[in-house]
Amino acid sequence: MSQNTKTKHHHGDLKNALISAGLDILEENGLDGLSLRKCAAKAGVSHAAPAHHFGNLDGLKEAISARAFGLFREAMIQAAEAEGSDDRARLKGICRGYLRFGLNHKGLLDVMFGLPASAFLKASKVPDESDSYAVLREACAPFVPEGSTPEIVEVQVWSLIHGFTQLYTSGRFGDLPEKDADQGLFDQVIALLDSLSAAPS
Amino acid sequence: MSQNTKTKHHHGDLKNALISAGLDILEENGLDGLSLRKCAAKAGVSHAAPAHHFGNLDGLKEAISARAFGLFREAMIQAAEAEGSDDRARLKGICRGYLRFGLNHKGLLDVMFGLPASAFLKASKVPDESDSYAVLREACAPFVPEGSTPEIVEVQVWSLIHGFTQLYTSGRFGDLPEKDADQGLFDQVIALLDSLSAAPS
DNA sequence: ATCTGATCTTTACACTGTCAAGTTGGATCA
DNA sequence: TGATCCAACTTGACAGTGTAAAGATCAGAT
Repeated sequence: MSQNTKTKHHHGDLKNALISAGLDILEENGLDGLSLRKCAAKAGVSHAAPAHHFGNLDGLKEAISARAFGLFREAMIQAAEAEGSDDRARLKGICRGYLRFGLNHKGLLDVMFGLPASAFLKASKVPDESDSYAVLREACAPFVPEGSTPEIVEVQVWSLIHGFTQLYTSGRFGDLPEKDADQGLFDQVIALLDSLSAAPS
Repeated sequence: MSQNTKTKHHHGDLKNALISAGLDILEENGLDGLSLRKCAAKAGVSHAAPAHHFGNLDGLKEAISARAFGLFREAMIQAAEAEGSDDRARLKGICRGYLRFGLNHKGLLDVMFGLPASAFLKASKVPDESDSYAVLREACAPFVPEGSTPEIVEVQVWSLIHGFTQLYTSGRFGDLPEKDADQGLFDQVIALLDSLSAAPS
């Protein structure tokens, strides 16, 4: 029994185990299903164990979100690369990845965008790991008008795709007529970005 | 004592009193501060009284939201009318009212857009009272391309302003440089709607 | 071999939503 | 008028939650 499966203390990697448990719960039961005690139970520790690593529930959510932002970032990059090398197609690919992540991982998106501002910034900007905003910034770069700050285009694109994703994944568009469904509606809505003018390279 | 202030039963208009209490709590302490028991206490009744009128917490949230959607609708209409009669200015006015409502009443917006899909539809579509979507639809009507369904433009506009409002009111844009602040950033972002082409009247 | 401190458990408490059963009092009906 | 009914509300209870305090355990350093 060099490695008893039920040693009472010193789990070994409880911090990551709790984060993984939280991700599982979010995927299965959404944000409402997440609790410190359920994460602890899933990881096989006492209900108060998470507090030692994360302080409180907000701390756990921030840690979970840091991992989730990594997945989010990868989903956007992957969707963009599937679009080839055209700048506009790439930007739309980012948006498609954004929406797809929301559809497939609504619980994760909810916890990420439910964070307080400071926790959001920390969780979303782990360099070379979870920095999701950098993905957006790079995709928007070819569309920054001369003499303008890049933030404007970035906020335009972010607002459009974030709003669409939130509304769509929450069922706010009701039961759409089939002709508009899914990719169709997305393509038609995201076409608003066709008005962005490509900056001179 | 024709009207004792502390009659034990038969409050009179408890339903509306609880909704008002809920609105107050949301304005003061946000969505996290809202609870059945606090609403009951604020209305001066026992903790289980709200269940009789609303069934459960979701029911109370739906009822609160129905009232909030009325305020939301009025805020958008008022902001639009301040813009005069130009179609595009009116549409942007709607959006400005949307944002302003989010800034001034974040708790309300949170409870409204936190509702499950079916409750959202019921709360947001009380005819001649809380039908907020009708306001958007009418403002978008002049920009529906010939041969297209109105839903596309509506979803474009809704997504853009909803995303911007959510991100802005949650502090997702960080501490913005002053030059982009407030109305400035809003105007620059909403300028994306300048690409919508006015339909032939 | 002892000490120390990080890790985890146990216990406790306030707060939450929700259910079940009891109480009240206005309205209806004989 | 007096009995009855029932909606409105209270009381009590229970499970679940976050979180704080204090105790137990174990790995590693001294």
